[in-house]
Amino acid sequence: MRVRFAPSPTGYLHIGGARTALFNWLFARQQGGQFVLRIEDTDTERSRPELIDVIFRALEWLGLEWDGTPVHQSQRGHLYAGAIEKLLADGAAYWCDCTPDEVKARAESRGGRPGYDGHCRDRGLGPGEGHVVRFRVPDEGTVAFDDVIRGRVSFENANLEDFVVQRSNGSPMFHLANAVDDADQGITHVVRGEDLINVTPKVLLLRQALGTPGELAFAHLPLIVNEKRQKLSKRRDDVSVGDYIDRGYLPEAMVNYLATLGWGPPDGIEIRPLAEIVQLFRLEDVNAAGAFFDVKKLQHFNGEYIRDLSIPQFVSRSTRWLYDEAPWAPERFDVATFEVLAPLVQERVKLLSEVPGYVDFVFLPEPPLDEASWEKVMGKAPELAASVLDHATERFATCEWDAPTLEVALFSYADEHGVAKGKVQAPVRVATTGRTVGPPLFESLEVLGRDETLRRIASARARL
RNA sequence: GCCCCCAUCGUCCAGUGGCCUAGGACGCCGCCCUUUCAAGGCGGUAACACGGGUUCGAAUCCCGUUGGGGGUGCCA
Repeated sequence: MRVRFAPSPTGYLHIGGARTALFNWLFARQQGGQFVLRIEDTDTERSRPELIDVIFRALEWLGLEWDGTPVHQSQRGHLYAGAIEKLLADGAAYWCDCTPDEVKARAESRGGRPGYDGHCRDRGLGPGEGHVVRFRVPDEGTVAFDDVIRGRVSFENANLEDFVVQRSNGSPMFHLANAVDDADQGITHVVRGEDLINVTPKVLLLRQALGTPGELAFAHLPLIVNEKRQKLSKRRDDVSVGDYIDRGYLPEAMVNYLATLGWGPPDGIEIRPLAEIVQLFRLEDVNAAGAFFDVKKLQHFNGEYIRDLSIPQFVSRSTRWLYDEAPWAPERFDVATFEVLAPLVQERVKLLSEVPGYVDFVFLPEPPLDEASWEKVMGKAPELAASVLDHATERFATCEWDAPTLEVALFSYADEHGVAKGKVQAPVRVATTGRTVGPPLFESLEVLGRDETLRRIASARARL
């Protein structure tokens, strides 16, 4: 059994494509079959060759290894030309010189029914400037197929127009290339988005006319939709896989989440290793209804996967945000220091891109200035803040410099003055880290060091 | 307009004629834990679109209605 993922390099890999690739991959691995790639770049106008590699890298990031060498349709023109020649010779296709405008105008005068009217069917035209080749769709009969997910689906030939199989510039249309390649590559199952379900009868008709032996099974996956329940669009929706990589999503979280869109494991355990999903996955159990791409849930998955990392893994996965995209000067960063805080940061972030925000106060010469935090704590209760900072200054000056000791030292204030610990830690937190939220305070101070901590407290005290 | 597909909590998934006073997860709300924020624990909120059948019995089968989506290109 062999499946294929056939992206068109007209854009980066998006969430929908990633899901299609994943389900093909899962099905292939589950069945012990092959998962091959095919680049559908027959439209020379729109294809952007440089995007092919972007798509490959995204697939690699997701961990969806493919079998064999990817096939590029742009390099197989002779195969399609041969197929078109055969169709023409058999009378299954014919030349047409109607311009799109003429087709449209006639459709309108007929009463709004769009589509080609068969104008050139029997005109006996040959090749020529501006001539396309159209497939002659039988006037009667039906094309039907059994969809693994949807059951029997059928179309009346009468509702199909004579579609173009070869453009006027000589390049083949994707239906044609599809029919030829699926046969040539020995594809047994076509697993793709539901948005392509209506091209299936055309491909089937083509296979029939071409005399392609064997059966092709189809499975049309439910579309992934946005909050308005519309098909995800590159224009209006946030769907670039690359963007998710940049935001600090883990590929295992992305792949795991994607697997739950349109499918669910029988035991209900959603977050689990890909290897288990491969075992449990059943194409026939995939839902037929569209699924909403819920970033909140994706984030939850991501958080789970991040917390599941070992510290070395967490550190290495965060590399990019610790060096290249860090808000601090590279020379101020110190991995050993980061590693101390890492476990505390790890259980607080949902995205790796959030990591710098939890430790920047250590590597920046001054605590980041967050006005809202300052106002909330220092602005609202300046007397308490001053009193707490003075207390901290005094106790921190001489005590042992470790988290437990620092905690006792600072919270003695809480006992002495009958103030809640939360109120006591706040001014010190804002003074030293700049924000009201962050990793546990005393571990943070331990890393910051006595001198810097006292300096920052003094600086904040002076600002009150 | 025409063609095709779809229809269980706000969302994702389970449920394949009786185990359903419909289960899990995300989200949301509350409580606990707690130096902030998280994480974790406990609890709660919330759905079978509607109408007909079939059947002793329907979320599950059939038909219709409504609603939603996709397609309708010399894009894929």
